[in-house]
Amino acid sequence: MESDRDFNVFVQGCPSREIMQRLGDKWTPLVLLALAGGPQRFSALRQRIGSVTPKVLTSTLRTLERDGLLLRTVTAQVPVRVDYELSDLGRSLLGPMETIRLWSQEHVPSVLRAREEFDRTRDDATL
Amino acid sequence: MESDRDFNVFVQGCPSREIMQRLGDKWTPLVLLALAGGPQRFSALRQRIGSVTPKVLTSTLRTLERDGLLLRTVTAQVPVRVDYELSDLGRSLLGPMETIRLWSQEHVPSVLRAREEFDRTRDDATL
DNA sequence: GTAGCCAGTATCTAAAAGATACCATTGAGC
DNA sequence: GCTCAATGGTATCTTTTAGATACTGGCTAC
Repeated sequence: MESDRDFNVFVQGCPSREIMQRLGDKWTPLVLLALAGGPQRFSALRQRIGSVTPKVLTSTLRTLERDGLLLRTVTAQVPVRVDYELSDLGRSLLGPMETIRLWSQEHVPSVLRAREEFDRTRDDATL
Repeated sequence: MESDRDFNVFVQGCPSREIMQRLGDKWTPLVLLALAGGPQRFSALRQRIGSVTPKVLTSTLRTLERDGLLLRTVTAQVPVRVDYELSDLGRSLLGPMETIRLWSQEHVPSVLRAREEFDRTRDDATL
């Protein structure tokens, strides 16, 4: 049990803090979820995720690869083929990520309602 | 059940996508977790989270308030007292956030090992 | 030949985060 | 009565990150 006792996201400089902030990166959840169904090639990922630029997708993938969450396999063919797939470590995040995804999809109406309310009362306050 | 069928984080322009990306904001998980134990004042939050600048903390809190995840209460006293606390909606995220937090704390060694391995094989490739 | 696919990289600009200083109010200490 | 600190921030400036866009080279299908 090397866990709560050793690492704490509220301790500055603790690696777990940086790791959590990376999981909460703008594109990380989408990339992990996009790979849930199995290996994907770069351009397929790009298309599936949509609106992500190649530069940012590349750097997101590199970071996740470096952290051991996914594997990059290059097949020498014409043209070269590169596949990305989740590692065991990456797969262990699928559950939590799916939960976050479902929460986001289920609570859209609540959030939108809250925003309208907030903006409405703020407009009133513009006196 | 207004959920999977209506909203999808992989659809561009879908509000759920933006909401998920916001949950995966750099400071959002820490703020929500810091409020798990009950209301906190601005400066207490700032101290608990650490290394967050007041500007960024303010904007994070404002966004979460606007989205209905937390409540901001101003008490007119000297000096003015401002309390932040989770709303019901915000509390419904505590479970998932705690899961992500535990994952981050538990997998520090695996991630660090993966990084060393990656950097080592990359140094070798610098030929 | 030329148009396009593949997996990116290079360059430039815009947006976000971070560092730092500062504000008004007040009460406490000297 | 004057300095000091605490409150919850805002203003300004710099650095970092993300985004838009164009381009590469090797090939194949037209």
